[in-house]
Amino acid sequence: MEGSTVSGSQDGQIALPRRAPSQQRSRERVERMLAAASALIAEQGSDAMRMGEVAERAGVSIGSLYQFFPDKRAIIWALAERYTAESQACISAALADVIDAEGLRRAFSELVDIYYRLFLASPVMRDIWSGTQADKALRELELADSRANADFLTAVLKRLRPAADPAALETTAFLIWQMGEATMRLAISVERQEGDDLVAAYKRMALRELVSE
Amino acid sequence: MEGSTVSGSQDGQIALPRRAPSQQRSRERVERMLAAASALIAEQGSDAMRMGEVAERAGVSIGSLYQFFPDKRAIIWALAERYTAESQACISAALADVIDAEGLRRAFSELVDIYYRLFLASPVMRDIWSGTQADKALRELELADSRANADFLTAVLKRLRPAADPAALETTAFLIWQMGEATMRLAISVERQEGDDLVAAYKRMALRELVSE
DNA sequence: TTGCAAATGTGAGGAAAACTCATGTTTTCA
DNA sequence: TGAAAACATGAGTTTTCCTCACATTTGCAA
Repeated sequence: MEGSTVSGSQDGQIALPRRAPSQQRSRERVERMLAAASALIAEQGSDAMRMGEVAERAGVSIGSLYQFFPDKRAIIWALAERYTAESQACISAALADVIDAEGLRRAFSELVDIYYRLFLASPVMRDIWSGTQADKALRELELADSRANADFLTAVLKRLRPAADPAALETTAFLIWQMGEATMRLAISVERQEGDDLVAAYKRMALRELVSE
Repeated sequence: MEGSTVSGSQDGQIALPRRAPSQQRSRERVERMLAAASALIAEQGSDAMRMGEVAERAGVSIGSLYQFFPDKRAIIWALAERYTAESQACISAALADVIDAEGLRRAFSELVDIYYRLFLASPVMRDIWSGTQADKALRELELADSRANADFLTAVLKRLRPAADPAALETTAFLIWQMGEATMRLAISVERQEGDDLVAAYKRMALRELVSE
């Protein structure tokens, strides 16, 4: 997924693909563009991020920016894709070797904490996933990511409850995961104390659903 | 709340307030503007809604539009405000006379169904609440609305469980309500069947939290 | 090495849409 | 009835995204 700077779709239209950097030089420049975008998003949010500013800060021309990214959304999408790849690896690892209810309880609890800290600490991630709903490509990326993550959870549940209806387990896992993401978004947009309480309440609610039933 | 076309804030800045219509003529024109905006959002989504198109369809000039709405977001905000006012009345009524667990179960279940149908049926509402996260003023309106709605739920819970910690009940009610909204947004963005399943799963999960504990 | 094609780089300028403002018209009301 | 306040107008300004014609650099085969 490293070289895939071809962007996603927008408004249901597939954006024109752009050249992927093939030379060392251009690969480094693309990195600089992404770093610049990331910094600007952290400072002012992706909405206020200006393409001209990204180019200037990356030390490239506006034309070069558009050489590798078909539009503004594609830059944000590329950053989002990196985050999802990272977090999926982390989640997969955390849930892979869960074999009993107690293990699930511990792994899930830790996972929620890690995610929450990640959200609190990374303004870029916060910003990107806030805007998720408004952008079709991002929404789809997030949905795909969420499904993938939920699948790890589904696998655990199927292991723990072989008798249960698999489709129901899938629905449950997906819903719990989505609710987790919603809770995170909510938690970071309110006072810190209330956010903590909400995350704790979510954890309790989710665990009740996951380990008993 | 009828004459408050003064808009909310954006990006943390308070938008310049505009004149509220005081004459019959202008009140009718503002209605036409809102109706035109609503129709355009239903057709193409709020992102694709053009101010010029709103003005044209309302039969007014672009200048008149900006006479009463400081910016594009203010129009969307005004529509959102109407929806929240309507739905709050409905929710309040549904939960007002719940006196036992069984009553809560029935009222809540019905409420979720009504909300889901509303989301499915109203493209404008769908669109507006989808974009919620990206717009600060809308997010705040939604948060305030959600808190108000959760308060009705809190009141019921306090009645049913006088011994429980009030703060915990508030957190639970707020979280359940927010999760409900998140579930709705999710449900309408996937296949109909899966959406139904997700809403059903949410209902079950929420009720378990609400009536037992 | 040379030379050419592909890849990369550039920034002035086109395009689209939000929003302003100087000016004109209608309503209100003392 | 007349003046002030409210309302209406739309050409024009601004802002931002993005394109494109042309220049430069790199990879590589002869």
